[in-house]
Amino acid sequence: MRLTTKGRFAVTAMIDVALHGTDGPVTLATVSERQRISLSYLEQLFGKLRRSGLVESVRGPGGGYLLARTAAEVSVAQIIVAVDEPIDATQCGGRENCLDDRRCMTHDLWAGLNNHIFSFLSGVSLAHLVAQQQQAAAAKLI
Amino acid sequence: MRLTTKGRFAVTAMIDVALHGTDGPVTLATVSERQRISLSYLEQLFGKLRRSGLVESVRGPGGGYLLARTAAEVSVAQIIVAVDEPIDATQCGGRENCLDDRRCMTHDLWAGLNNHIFSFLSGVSLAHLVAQQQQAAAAKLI
DNA sequence: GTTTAGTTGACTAAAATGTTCGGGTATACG
DNA sequence: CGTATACCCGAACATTTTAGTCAACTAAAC
Repeated sequence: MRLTTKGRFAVTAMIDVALHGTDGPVTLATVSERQRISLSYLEQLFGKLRRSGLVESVRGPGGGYLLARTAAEVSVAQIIVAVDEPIDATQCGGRENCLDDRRCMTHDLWAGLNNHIFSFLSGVSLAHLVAQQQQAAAAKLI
Repeated sequence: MRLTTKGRFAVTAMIDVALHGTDGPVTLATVSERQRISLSYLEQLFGKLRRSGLVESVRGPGGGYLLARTAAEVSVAQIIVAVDEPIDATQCGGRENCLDDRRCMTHDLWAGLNNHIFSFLSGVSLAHLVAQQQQAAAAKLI
């Protein structure tokens, strides 16, 4: 579970699709324009999102991307995992080649914190963020 | 609030200091050996941790680093913020040069999610991780 | 005054980030 | 049909970040 701009771009783009995909597929070109993310970068990200089963693609004119599930069923954690390949911060990479008798404090440690963060972000759905965004927009009008 | 190996190294090192700093300062050389992190990298990280007031340094023989506060008073969020300089995933950087009438959905969005993650990691203290680590170590002995 | 250990800055190799380019392939529509 | 649309794919690229190295310096203990 890494948390970088890459994952943020992916989440931002997914929210854009959630917001604008209510009546037909959303093209990456429009997402690119609205969110100021380069088209090719979006293509890379959505390739991963599609292979992870988070979005579905429609080819040809009028095509684009759609959420494969409802916004309530897509979590931030799923999006981030889909685009940010995992790294291990544990020198030993699961194997037990750490010296001394203390083997891989790091490993257990991050497994724990990872679980915390992961389950937290699993509880935050796209629908939640969309609602939050709409509330913020509404608040601005007052 | 970024979450990379850099921050993890910092947290790992801080836990090492918390565990071994009970009777006097801990040298970076020993942390480097135990955690397999290069000494110079640790020097860079602890420079930031010190300037952020999370650790105190003792120079000269017998010197090293000590927690500036108790382990219960140091949160994971503080450590990560100290070493991982913040980035903004918002093209506009707070200014309002986003075109169209929708200004910076990204900004509001990430401010919200950032707050969530930040307050979550603020609630996880070094002491908490140390306890978790010791529990895991104890479980292995059974 | 020598050793220990923090402090600092410059420099570097490797990886990740984000973009550009250049081509494909499926499909709607006239 | 043919053409435009838009997904699909991979390679090349500049830039930034990561992680580590090196060298010189300062404070303190003995």
